Amino acid sequence: MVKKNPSMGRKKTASTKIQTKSHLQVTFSKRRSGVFKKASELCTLCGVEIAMIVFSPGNKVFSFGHPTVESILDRFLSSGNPPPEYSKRHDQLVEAHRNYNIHELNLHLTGILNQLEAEKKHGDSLDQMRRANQREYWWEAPVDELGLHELEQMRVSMEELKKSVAKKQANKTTEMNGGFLESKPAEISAALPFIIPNGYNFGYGHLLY
Amino acid sequence: MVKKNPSMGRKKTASTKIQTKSHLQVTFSKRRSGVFKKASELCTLCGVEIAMIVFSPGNKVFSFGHPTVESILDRFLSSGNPPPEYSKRHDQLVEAHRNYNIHELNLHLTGILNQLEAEKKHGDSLDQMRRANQREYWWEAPVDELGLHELEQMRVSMEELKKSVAKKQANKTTEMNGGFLESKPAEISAALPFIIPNGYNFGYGHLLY
DNA sequence: AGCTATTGATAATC
DNA sequence: TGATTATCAATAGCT
Repeated sequence: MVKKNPSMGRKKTASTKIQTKSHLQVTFSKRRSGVFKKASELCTLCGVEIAMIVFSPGNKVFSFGHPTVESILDRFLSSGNPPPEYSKRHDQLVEAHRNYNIHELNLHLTGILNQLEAEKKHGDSLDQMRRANQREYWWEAPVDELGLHELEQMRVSMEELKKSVAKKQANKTTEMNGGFLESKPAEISAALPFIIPNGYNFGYGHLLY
Repeated sequence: MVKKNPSMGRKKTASTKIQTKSHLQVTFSKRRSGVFKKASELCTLCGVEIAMIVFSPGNKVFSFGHPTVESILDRFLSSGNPPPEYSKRHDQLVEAHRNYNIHELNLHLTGILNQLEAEKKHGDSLDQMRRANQREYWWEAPVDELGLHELEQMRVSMEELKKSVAKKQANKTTEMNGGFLESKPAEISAALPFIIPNGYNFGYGHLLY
């Protein structure tokens, strides 16, 4: 750039109020737009919300707000509140105190959500077992996983089962032969009513709510 | 000024939001103080009143005001500059906004408590059934209520069961006699491992936080 | 308003 | 977080 006039250019910033009125108007106009530009840059660059209100020397109002002056003021007035000039620490303390209730609520909520998770897992596990029970009949369960007591009861139950089948057979006076283990399914079906075994197929889904 | 490092210094200003979080923090801090400084200069240089409110990326609030943020806001809100309805209903809006978060939190909490109740009931029902299932073994189920298909499967399973037990017995080469139905529980227990059925004893409490 | 010399602000770096 | 510095940006004083 060619030097055209050595007297041109910026001079050191004055630290006191400009007295010349016209000069003041010009400076205010320039600097005001400069500050607004800076604020705008800060908004877009950092993605923050800013509100700015300026009363001109002629008592006119200039405002800048992103996204909106009103939204910022609402947020400002409702969340922590007028942090005036004095102590920002004090204001932060006040803000923290104000938000304490919400914090406690959130803690409560977190705890309850944990409980909910636990209950859901509990329910899911039980559901899974229910499904497993529905899928395989009990007699398909691996024998290896039965304990002593279970096996003993199984033995007793089988004998009772045999008796029960024999009794049914006698009552119906069918052509079925005596031994259950040797009988044919079709013949058994004639003697025993077809009832889906309960104890594993509970309808419980509708018990809730 | 002595040139120490040509790589240092300012680069052209980006026009988009800074993505690097730490970088953003630094930039925000610097530029915020810069804007505040500009505003302050405008105040002293032109003798005007300015209020500025900034919400940081971390949602902290920074404010600047001369003579005071509150005075500027009062002046702004009461001078009819903002939408008239706004200043009239401002207090209500602020109050509503202040309570909105808590209200939503409470709604959320209520919903979650309902879910929790439901899950608890669900779990309780399943627990009850589990207890019922544990109390009575499947072989205590009434034979009369078994259907054809179930009975056929039962027959097959029993034969397999018999084989299984016999195999165990042979492997162990114990003194047990051959027939399962005639064997003693104590002898069976020697042949079959006692495995506590899992599926009910989950530890889920500590998985959550 | 436009221009330009200057000062001021600040991005990158340590 | 604070200091340093090379650059870039804002702007005072003119026109």
